[in-house]
Amino acid sequence: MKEVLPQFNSAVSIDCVLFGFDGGELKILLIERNEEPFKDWWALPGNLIDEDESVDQSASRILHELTGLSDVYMEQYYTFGEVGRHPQGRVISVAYYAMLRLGGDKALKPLTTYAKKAQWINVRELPKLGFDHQHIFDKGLEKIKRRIKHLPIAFELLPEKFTLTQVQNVYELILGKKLDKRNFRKKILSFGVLKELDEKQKGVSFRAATLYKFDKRKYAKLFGKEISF
Amino acid sequence: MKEVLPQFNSAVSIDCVLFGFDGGELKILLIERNEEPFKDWWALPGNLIDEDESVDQSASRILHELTGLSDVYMEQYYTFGEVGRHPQGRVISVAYYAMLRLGGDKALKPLTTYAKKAQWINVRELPKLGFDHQHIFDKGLEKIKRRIKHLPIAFELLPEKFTLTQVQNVYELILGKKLDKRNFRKKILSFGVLKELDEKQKGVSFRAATLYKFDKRKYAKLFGKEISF
DNA sequence: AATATAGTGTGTATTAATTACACTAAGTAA
DNA sequence: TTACTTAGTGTAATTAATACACACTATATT
Repeated sequence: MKEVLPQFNSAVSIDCVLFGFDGGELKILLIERNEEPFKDWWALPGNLIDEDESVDQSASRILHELTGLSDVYMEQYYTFGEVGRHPQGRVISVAYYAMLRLGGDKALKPLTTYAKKAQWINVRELPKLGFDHQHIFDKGLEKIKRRIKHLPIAFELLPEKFTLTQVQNVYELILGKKLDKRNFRKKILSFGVLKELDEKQKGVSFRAATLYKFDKRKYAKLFGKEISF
Repeated sequence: MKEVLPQFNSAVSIDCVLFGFDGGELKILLIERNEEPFKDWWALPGNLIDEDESVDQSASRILHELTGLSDVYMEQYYTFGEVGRHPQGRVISVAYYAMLRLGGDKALKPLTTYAKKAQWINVRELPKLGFDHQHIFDKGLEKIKRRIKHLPIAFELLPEKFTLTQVQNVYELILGKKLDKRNFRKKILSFGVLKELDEKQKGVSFRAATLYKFDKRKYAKLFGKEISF
């Protein structure tokens, strides 16, 4: 019986849908490519995996290279493996999404060498994307629409301290519809993972809202028992 | 600017969690390996993809080779990419599940050459599995627990004509808990995707139950509008 | 000081969905 | 005919989801 070593039969890459919220709009990070194929096109940030790292590690590394960020909640959601999806050869891509706070203290520092630039772009005004990246994005948005109803991923988009109105904005942007303020507040508070702070919003020219923060300890206690919208 | 073709950087395989229901037990198909590594161990059926097929096509092909079946509802659910998961090299595995009827007219004809045998095994009595296949199975079971609540995948496990008690058995086995008969029937019928037949169960030594079938036409109409438990 | 502005913050009634719960009916076998 | 086994059914109680409107408060403006 001969022993057959597994032969490499594909290139494997990671593509990331990085969601960001800047206080008003839901955005994703796109790069403008500087290489063929799809030179000068916009595309999702991504790269080939290294042979000595897991796909999760690879996703973290690539995110880090693209943004300078580490320790970000990041989740695999689908693997795209159509034969013709990369015009120059067989590339299977494992897609991840991440949720990032924008405009905070630490700015994002893309270290992309293969891109002319990286830019946060409103998800409602996406340009034409290279490869099958529109499809990858669509699937990603669909995923988080579901997941946001059960998991506390929305808070990843917000600054450490936030108002309930901000949380509602995030939900409305992701779900693509308006929600009733009273019902929303009732529900989001009923999950018991928000801690009301003894502190108010500042710098607004109207009544300042109470600030809250996401309480990881309480969430850990409820883990398993899922949040549900 | 040099143009870089994507280099192959991994072997990619498919692993399948094939669920089957024989009237009493929830089972999955396992093979007993006849090759190193994990010779003589049980493992999930799977194989390397071909370079000229999509991962979905690959999954269908592999399922066909293992069971002789085609046109089976099959869905990708996760990609496993730990570095050390295959002892002989870098193999990334895309996992799929499928739901099959067992014991029907057409028996399954595994055409596995790399396995000593293939066998349906009760999910509550799984042997020790090679590779990270226990983990792949666990994740798969978790997935279908969720999906069975929203999608009509459970009917794929049943014969064309079935009783409501059989449907309930399938749900109880997958969810791992007892359900109330009256509430279950109320709910499953309220989805409106079952058609009551003018026919009764046969060959039982007690009151025969009414047979139903899954109505694909009605389901198609409701498509998009999701079923929910 | 008065006023306009803009977002904050709250409660209740209605409806729908979920849960809990127990007996009778029908068929088969002895 | 009786005993046995599973099929089949309804209602009340609870909980969750929805719909809906106005008063409060901080600031900016005049």
